[in-house]
Amino acid sequence: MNKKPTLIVVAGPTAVGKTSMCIELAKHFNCSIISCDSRQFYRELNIGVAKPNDNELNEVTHHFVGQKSIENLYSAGEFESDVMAFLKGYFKTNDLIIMTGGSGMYIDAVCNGLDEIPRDEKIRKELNIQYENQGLKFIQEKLKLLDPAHYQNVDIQNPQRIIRAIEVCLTTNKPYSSFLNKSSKKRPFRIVKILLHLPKNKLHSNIEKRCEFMIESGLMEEAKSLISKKHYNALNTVGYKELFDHFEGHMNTEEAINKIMSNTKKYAKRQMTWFKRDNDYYWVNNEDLNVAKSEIISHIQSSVN
RNA sequence: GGUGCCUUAGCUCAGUUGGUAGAGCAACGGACUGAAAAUCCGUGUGUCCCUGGUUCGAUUCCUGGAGGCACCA
Repeated sequence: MNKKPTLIVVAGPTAVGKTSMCIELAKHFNCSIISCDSRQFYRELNIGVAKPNDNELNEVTHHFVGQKSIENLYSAGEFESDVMAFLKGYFKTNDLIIMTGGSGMYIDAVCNGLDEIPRDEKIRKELNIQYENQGLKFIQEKLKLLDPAHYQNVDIQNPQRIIRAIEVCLTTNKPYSSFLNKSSKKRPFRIVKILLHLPKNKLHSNIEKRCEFMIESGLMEEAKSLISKKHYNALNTVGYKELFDHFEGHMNTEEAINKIMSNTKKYAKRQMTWFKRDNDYYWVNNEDLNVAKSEIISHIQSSVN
């Protein structure tokens, strides 16, 4: 155990084959897996978030899967500190671990760190109500007063960004922009980043097949059992929100399933947009699992030595 | 067989009192500092069904045809 500890990041869009690839890799390196998936954290969500099944969970130890409830708001910042605390212990006895998932912001939170900026759910809730009642213009003006510098830079049409910034200004009495310093935190371990990818038509056909499989596996029932909790943010999720609309009579079953497929494709697109701009990723085509696996293993070995 | 209506973007449809056209959805591209499977931004890709006529000019008006829908036989 005298090698420099290493975090292997295996990123990629939904349905690219991360779960089975990482189980192969974890067995090869005899290590465990951290899930970096903003929806697999929740114990109530299973089928619709393609959580690893019981067999897979038994084969390799997974961390950060199903450890939270949808009733509690979780965040990238909390994930960062949870993972850092976990790794501190883990690297005492191991020198390698795999982190996999499709949530780009959460991956970056672990790899680069976020600036320390507080959060206040209560104020955020109030701001959301103000936005509902008084509109975008109102919160834009509010931000302009509280943090003119950020007002210039922020995506001014995006209510979530505006509300978050105002939330910070009000809780700290300091402009949101004063917390941002843009520099990455130094991590006490090496990071090797791999991006699994597939040609678009292959990825899309995987997505379609997986949606069908989810329905066959009982996604309808799972969603039905959660409908009373649909207001929780964790259920503003592809695969659930469309079924809630369906249960409320806004579309038939077939329309809902088609909607899930097309929203999943859009999601995959957004994920790729995130990953593409990070030049640290080593791209691996996952059309053949064994070929991709040996390519990844040799890349890891050459990076670690 | 008769009458009426329709045919415009991948789909559903606007529109042009005659100067080659635009919405929604889809598609494509992008942003992203504690909601991130979220949220937001940008881009129109077109034999305006075909044919002939009128006109400087027709997707628009007129003739003839094709296809669709409705009603009457």
